[in-house]
Amino acid sequence: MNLRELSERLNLSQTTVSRALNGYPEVNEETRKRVAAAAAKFNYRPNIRAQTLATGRSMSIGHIIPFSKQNEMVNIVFADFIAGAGEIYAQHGYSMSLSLVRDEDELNAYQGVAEKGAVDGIIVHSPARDDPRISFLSNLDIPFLVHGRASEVTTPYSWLDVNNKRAIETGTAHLLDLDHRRIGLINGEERMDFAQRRRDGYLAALTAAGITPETALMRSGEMSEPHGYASAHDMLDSTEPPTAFVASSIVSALGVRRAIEERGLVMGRDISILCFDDDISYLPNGRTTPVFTAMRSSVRAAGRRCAELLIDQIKIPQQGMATELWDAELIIGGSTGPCPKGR
Amino acid sequence: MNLRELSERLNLSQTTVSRALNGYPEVNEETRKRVAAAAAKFNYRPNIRAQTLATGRSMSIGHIIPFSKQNEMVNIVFADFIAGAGEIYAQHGYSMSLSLVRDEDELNAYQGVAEKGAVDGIIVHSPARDDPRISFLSNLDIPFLVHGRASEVTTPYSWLDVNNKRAIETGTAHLLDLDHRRIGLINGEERMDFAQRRRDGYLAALTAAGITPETALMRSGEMSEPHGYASAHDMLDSTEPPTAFVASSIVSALGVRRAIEERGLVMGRDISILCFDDDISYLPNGRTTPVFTAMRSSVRAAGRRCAELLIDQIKIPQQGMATELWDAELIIGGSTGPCPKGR
DNA sequence: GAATCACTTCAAAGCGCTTTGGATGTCTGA
DNA sequence: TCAGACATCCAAAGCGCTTTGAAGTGATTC
Repeated sequence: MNLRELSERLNLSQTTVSRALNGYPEVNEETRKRVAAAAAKFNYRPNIRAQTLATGRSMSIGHIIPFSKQNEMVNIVFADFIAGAGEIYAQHGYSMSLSLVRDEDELNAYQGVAEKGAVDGIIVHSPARDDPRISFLSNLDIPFLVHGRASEVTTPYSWLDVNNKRAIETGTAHLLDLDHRRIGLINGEERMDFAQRRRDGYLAALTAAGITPETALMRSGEMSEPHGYASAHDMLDSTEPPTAFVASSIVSALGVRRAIEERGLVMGRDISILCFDDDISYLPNGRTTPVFTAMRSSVRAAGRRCAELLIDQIKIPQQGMATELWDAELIIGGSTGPCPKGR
Repeated sequence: MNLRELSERLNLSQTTVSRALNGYPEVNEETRKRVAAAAAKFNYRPNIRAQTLATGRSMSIGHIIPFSKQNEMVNIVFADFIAGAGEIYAQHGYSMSLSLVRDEDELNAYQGVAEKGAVDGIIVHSPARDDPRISFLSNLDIPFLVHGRASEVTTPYSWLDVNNKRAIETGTAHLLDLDHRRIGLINGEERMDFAQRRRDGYLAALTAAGITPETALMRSGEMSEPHGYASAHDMLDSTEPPTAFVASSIVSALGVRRAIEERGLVMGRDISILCFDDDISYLPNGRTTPVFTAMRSSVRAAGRRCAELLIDQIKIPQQGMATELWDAELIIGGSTGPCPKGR
C-alpha cells in the first residue's frame, strides 16, 4: 500500500493525503480523520526511502567506529553512550547508523557517509589530541559533535566533555587528604585526549601538594581488567610500592583490586583505590554503598545530551557551536581510607 | 555534483554513466575509464537515498533494542556482537541501523522498520523462550535471523546459537569430576532462552551424577558483578555452602570471586568457579593462562557469522532457513581445582 | 453584484538514481 | 548485398514521496 493507492481509495489527491498525514494545517479536519482512518485500516506506512529522497533529510545520525581502535571504541563505555543517544534519537524520529571501517579508511568513511547523504549528522567518539577527523569534518559541511575534545585542534567545533582534568585532580587531592603520598596512576591510552587530561589532573594535584611525580608510578594502556591488574601488580612489587591508586575506569579498578587482594591486602585499609566511574549500567559501582570511591559522570547521560545537541544543530544549522563541560562528582565508597601509619 | 551534471559534462547519458560506474558490461572500456576519471575528478558520489529508492534495497540491517530490557541488551555482550556483525556489514556495503524503542512499542518498531523499507533484514537479540517477535516477523515478509533460539516457538526461522545446554552440562560435569558435590548456579534471567538452557545443562549434569538439585543453590538474575557477588555471598553464608560455582558470565564470575576473596578464601583451591566466557575483547579471560576455567564461545565471531547468514538470506531469499549450533569450548584456567577433602 | 478572502483541494514537478526497451552503427557470413 | 549478431549508447519511465503554484469553493465585504 503506497500513497497513490491510498489516495485513490479515498478519492483524494496524493497532496492532500500526504498533508493530512503530516499534520499540515490546510486540510479539513474531517478529511484528516477520514485519511487517518484509512491509513490505519490499510496499514499504510510511508516508504522511508522515498521520504528521505523527497525531503533531503535522512533522519539518521552516523557513528563511525574504526577497526584497529576497536577495543578502545566498541567498548563498555561506548555501549552505554549509544544507549543514551539512541533514546533521544527515538524520541525525535531519528535512527542511528553505525558503521565499522578499517582505520585507514576512516576519513573516507566520513566523507562517503556525508556526501552520499546517508546521515544528517555525525557523532565523533574518543578524539585523540590532534584528531584529524575534526578539521576534516569541518570542511565537509555536515553537522557533527565530538564526545570529548581534541586539545590541539584549533578550528571551532561542537563538543561535550567531562572536565577530566579537574575530576582526576579532585580525586587525587582526596587521596592526598588521606595522607597518601605514593599514588599510582593507571591511565587509558594517552594519545586519547581524555587520558592526557586525566594525567594532567593527576600531576597538578601532586605538584600542588609538593610531591614530585615518578614515572614508575604512572602507567597507561587499554582500560581492561588485565591491564589494571598487571599495572598494579608491577607497582606493588616495587621496592617502594604505592599506598593508593587512581584508575581511569572501573574496569581497570577491578584489576587493581584483584592485584591487591591476591596479596592478602585489604582494599580501603591497606591500599586505597579511586577510579573514574562512567556509571555503566551493568557494571554498577554499588547502589547505596559504592564499592569504589570514584569520580562519577554518567556516560549514558552524556550520550543523551550529545544527541540533543546534535539534533538541535541539525534543525537550526545557523546557530553557533555548542560546547558543554561537565563536572564529575566525587563519590565516597569503600575503597579508600587513610594512609596506613609509617608508609 | 549529481548524476545528471556528471553525465552532461561527459556528454553521455545518465544511463551510460550509471552503468559505467556500476560495472555493467554493455559499456565500452574506454568510456568506462573516462567516466571513472571524471567521477574521481569531480568527487562524485551517488546519493544513497536516491539509490535505495531506485533499487528498492536499503543496504542496511536493523537491530532493535527494547528499553526496559536495556540492561540485558545494550550490554557488554551486545557491544562485541555488533562489532563482529559490523565488520561483515562493512565488507558487503551494508550499514547497521540501531533503534532503541520502548518495550511496549517493540513489535510496532519491527513492523515500522520493515514496512517503511528502512532495512533489508533484521537481527533479533536475546530471545525469550516464547518470544512473540519471531512469529510476528515471520508474517512480515522480511529476512531476519535470531541470535539464540526460542524453544517454544514452532514456526521455522533462521538462527545461530551456542549449545548452551551442552556447554553448561560439560562445565558442570568438569566440576563433578573434580569431586565437587555442592555446586552453586548463578544464572542469567531465566525468561531468556539461553539461561533456561544453561539451567537445563546444569540440572542434567547433576542428575547424571546422581545428585539432587537444590533450589538454594540456584540463582538467576541480571548478569552483573553485584548480582554475582550477592548470590555467591548468600550461598557461602548458608549452613552447607557450595564448594564450586557455575556462573553464567564472566561479569558475574568477577562478583563471585569478590565474595570468595572477601572471606579470605582462595579461588581454585578453597572454592572453584567455572563460568561462561563470551570472549569479550576488553574483559579477556587471560591470554596464555586463563583466570577462569570457562566454557568459551566468542560472541564477536557469532556476530560475524550472523551477519553473513543474514546477508546470504537477503541476497538469495528463496533458500531455506539457516540454522547453526555452535559448541563452546572448555578452557581450563586457574579458578578450578579438586574439591577440598572432607567437604 | 462584484471583489475579496479564507478554506480546501489538486495537478504536476521535482528529489537523484536505476532500468527497461529501444536505437544506432558496425561487423560477420551466406 | 543483406539479414542477423553484436557492441554501445540513449530517452524515458519508474521508485514513492513532498512541495510548489494554482484553482475551485462559499462566505464575507463594500
